[in-house]
Amino acid sequence: MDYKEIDGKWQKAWQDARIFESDVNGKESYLVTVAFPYVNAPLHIGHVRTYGTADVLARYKRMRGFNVLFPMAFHATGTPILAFAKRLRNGDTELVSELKLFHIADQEIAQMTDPKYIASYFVKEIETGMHRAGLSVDWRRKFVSTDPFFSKFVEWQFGILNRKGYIVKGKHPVGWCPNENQAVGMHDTKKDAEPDIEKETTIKFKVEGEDAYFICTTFRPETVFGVTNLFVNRNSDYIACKINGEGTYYISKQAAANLKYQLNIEQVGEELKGYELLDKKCRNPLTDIIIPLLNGFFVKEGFGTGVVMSVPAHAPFDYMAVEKNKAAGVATEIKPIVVLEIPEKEPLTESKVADIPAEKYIRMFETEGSEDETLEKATKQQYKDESHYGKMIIEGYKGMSEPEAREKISKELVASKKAFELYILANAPVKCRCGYDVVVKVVDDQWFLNYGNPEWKALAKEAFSGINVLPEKLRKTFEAAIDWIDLRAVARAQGLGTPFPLEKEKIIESLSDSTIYMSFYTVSNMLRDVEIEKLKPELFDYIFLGKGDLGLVADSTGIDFQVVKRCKESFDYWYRNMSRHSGADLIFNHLTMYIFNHAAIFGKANWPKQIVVNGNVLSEGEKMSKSIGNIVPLVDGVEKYGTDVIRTLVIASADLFSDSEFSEVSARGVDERFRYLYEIASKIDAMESGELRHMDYWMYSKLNRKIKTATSQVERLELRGMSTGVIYDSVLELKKYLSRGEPNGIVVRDYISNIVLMMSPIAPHVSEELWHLMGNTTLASVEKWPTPDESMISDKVEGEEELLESIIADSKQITALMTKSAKKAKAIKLIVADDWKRKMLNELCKSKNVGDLMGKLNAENGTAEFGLDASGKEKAVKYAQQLAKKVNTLRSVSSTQEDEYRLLDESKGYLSSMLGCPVTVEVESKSTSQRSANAAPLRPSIDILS
RNA sequence: GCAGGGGUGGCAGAGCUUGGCCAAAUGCGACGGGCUUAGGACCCGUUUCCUUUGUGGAUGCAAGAGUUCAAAUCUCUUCCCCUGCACCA
Repeated sequence: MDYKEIDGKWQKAWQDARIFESDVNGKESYLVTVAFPYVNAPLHIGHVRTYGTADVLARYKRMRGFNVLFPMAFHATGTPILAFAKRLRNGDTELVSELKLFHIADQEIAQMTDPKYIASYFVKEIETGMHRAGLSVDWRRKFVSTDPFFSKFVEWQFGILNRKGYIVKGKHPVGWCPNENQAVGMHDTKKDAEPDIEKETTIKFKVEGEDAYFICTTFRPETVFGVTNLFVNRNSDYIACKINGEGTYYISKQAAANLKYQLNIEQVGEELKGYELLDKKCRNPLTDIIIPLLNGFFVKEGFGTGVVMSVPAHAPFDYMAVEKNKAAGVATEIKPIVVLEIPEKEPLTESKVADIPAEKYIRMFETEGSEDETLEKATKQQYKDESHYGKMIIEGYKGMSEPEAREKISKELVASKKAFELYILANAPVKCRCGYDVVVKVVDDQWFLNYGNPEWKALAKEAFSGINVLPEKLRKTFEAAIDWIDLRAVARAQGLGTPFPLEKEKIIESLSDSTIYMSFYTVSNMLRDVEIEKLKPELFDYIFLGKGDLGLVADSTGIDFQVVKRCKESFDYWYRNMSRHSGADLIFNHLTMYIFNHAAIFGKANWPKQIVVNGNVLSEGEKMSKSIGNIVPLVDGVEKYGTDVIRTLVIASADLFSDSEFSEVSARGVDERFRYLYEIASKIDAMESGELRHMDYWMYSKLNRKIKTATSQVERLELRGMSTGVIYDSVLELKKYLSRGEPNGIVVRDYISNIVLMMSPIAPHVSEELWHLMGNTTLASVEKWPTPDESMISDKVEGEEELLESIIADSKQITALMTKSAKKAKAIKLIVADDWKRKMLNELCKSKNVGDLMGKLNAENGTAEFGLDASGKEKAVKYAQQLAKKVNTLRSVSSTQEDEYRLLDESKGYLSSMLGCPVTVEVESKSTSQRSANAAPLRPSIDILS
């Protein structure tokens, strides 16, 4: 079996037969869509997870008789391919080596300085990859999100959103590169660091004897009560400035440069060195205490305002800096002021300096490297503990938790104009790819989609209530996402895409332009050739919303009447029974926006029905990443291992939402099982067929049970469980069956045929090959999914097999014990329990009443009921006592002594061969063995003769 | 911090919704045996501890407590891990 050959063979067969090209017909429709790929890289095996999972559902539904449409398009809007082209223009070697990993030729790379070329190259590349992955896509409908005819559709969508009042304008902070003068997101920074923008309180400290203030940005405004001094960096440059035209404030020069993107800053007077500020005194705005300025060795001029309020009791850096000043004889009178305590810890007293919380934390981490590292760790731990357990001890806030106090004090300070709010880059410094430090800019003319609009939110919730989520446990996550999503910036200054209708110089942000594109698949093949200017809003109103009149719309747009009619029919037909697929990373953005936008635009009949979210793929136990270099390009994977081996591992080796794992070893495991099935399938013709015997019934029982469970599993896309049953367990069952004597050809054929059909959605190429190997001429991909024959599912037959297994296991344990004492088993006698035991067991199992039973047995002739004469009383009581011990766990038995005897007698040969010595069977009442009394129903006594 | 998801045997990973056939599927690894010139592949067996006629017992599913005749499974508490927190695809 050569994977490469069969992959190509069947992919061509499917294509020639056009079985994946779907149009409106009389059958029930089913539409499967996946988050379309972004065209800046070729596919790797990780992509097979999402696309393959969707493909499995598409293939399964097809086999269930649905008219299935699985379309695909490409995403090219936004900034990444622009950035890509730019990086290549700048000769970025890192990017070039990534591309080489995917075997992209040098002359191709050379042309990729043009964004258009990048898009067209990867569109082709990805489509080829998807073919090779065996995806059952209708390629006639493909489009690219930058196609003009798709832009028309997006414009129409935004017209509706605007009319509904869901688009608003406002202020917004963004990461900003002062050098390139543009917003920077994660993809624009070195090390892909997301600029972490936080809104923090900035507190004003009035300077004594001057009409001026120092301002300090702090994460912990509640500690303002513990401020003993301020810090500046004695070597940094400072300026006095007006902010937004008012007051006089001292901040560092660097801070002024950073903050000018969110405040209007105007320098007044000369520059000052930090040390020139050290003789100034300030007033704590809440306690009115006069505090000095000190040099802070750790103060970074570019962070916040370049001035830091010092809380030595609660900040290790502050504590250390105060100590250093004291050691130099400066401000020796400063005493840390504790503002919050962690209960259950020893109360702090002024006399014991070691009890200053910050000092304690420093001691805790003293041995961990450099001073900075110690302080870093101590700070982190102290903030964490105090925020978690800390209770305020300051009058007016006593007993409040830290977060509560922080919130309250910040609000009060801001309300009384003793502080204002400022955005800061919490994870500074973040470097733009150009090398400059990123700053926060507040843009005041930003357009937003207002997902916080209560009316829209309510609509989205209503839509969500009708959506089936797989896996079910993600429901709560979606509910949280719908509640959480608020304003979302929707227009960008640059990038590819559709111009924003309310401000044409801007571009619609690229996640916002692809929230309802799945509906476009229903008409994309018919609208592609229509002239762009004919694609007017009324056309889309008619097709997607049923507004207007067919004839009028055809007239006003100039589009052929039949085309408009077919578009509307197509949308109505396809856009009702559908499943949407993506990876987990899209829950909080794309999928949530998908719900909102459908709720806003479409009628209820066309709202989403199902959302499926899958996990990622690990390669050899690790996340695939460029830096580890463990990315397996899709083409390499299918060449080396075969498409279906990759598919099976990536799609079906883990639960839907867990990460699946690709590795050499597991690839071998799948390969072996495929080959085993192939081997057996190829021998079927040589097998004789005959009447059904015990093992044949067992096989049918297993098979039909498997069909039943696999069907319900694939409905919920529990593909791991499904593939374990269909691919792994079936091999074990076949081996067991074949080891038990001559196989029955008809049984093996039935068994494998059904297995092959059930494997088909996951491993379509191998299934197709096996299907034809067994003499079929149809395509397995469009065969009917098996239905279980309930009458063939037999607990009795399977139970009998389990009985044999347990006899073998028990006997082995016993013979093993005997071996220790140098005894050897010569023969094994199995003694089958009498029917009176079954009767007693079943009765007790039902009544659970030991007392009753004992009473009965002790009565005159009480044993007669169980078919025993008076002499049997003793053993009856003994057995009843045994049962009594575990009366609550008893299970009734349905087989009779005769059934059990027959089974064991028929299986003597098998048991003998498994146990390595002759096995005989007898019934309890006729047995002379001392152990005969131990016999219990479904638990024959095992007498090993040595 | 907030929100969501988790913690199972050497490892990976089922089981948990609906408590009892659960010392816990399956795979990998390890060990023993077979096959082989040898290795690989393949086949058989073992893989918590105790138990020398025995089909049993003990411990056990993050930790602790509870409910129950019965808990990996239900409840509570604690600890730990992962993911997301946006304007970015």
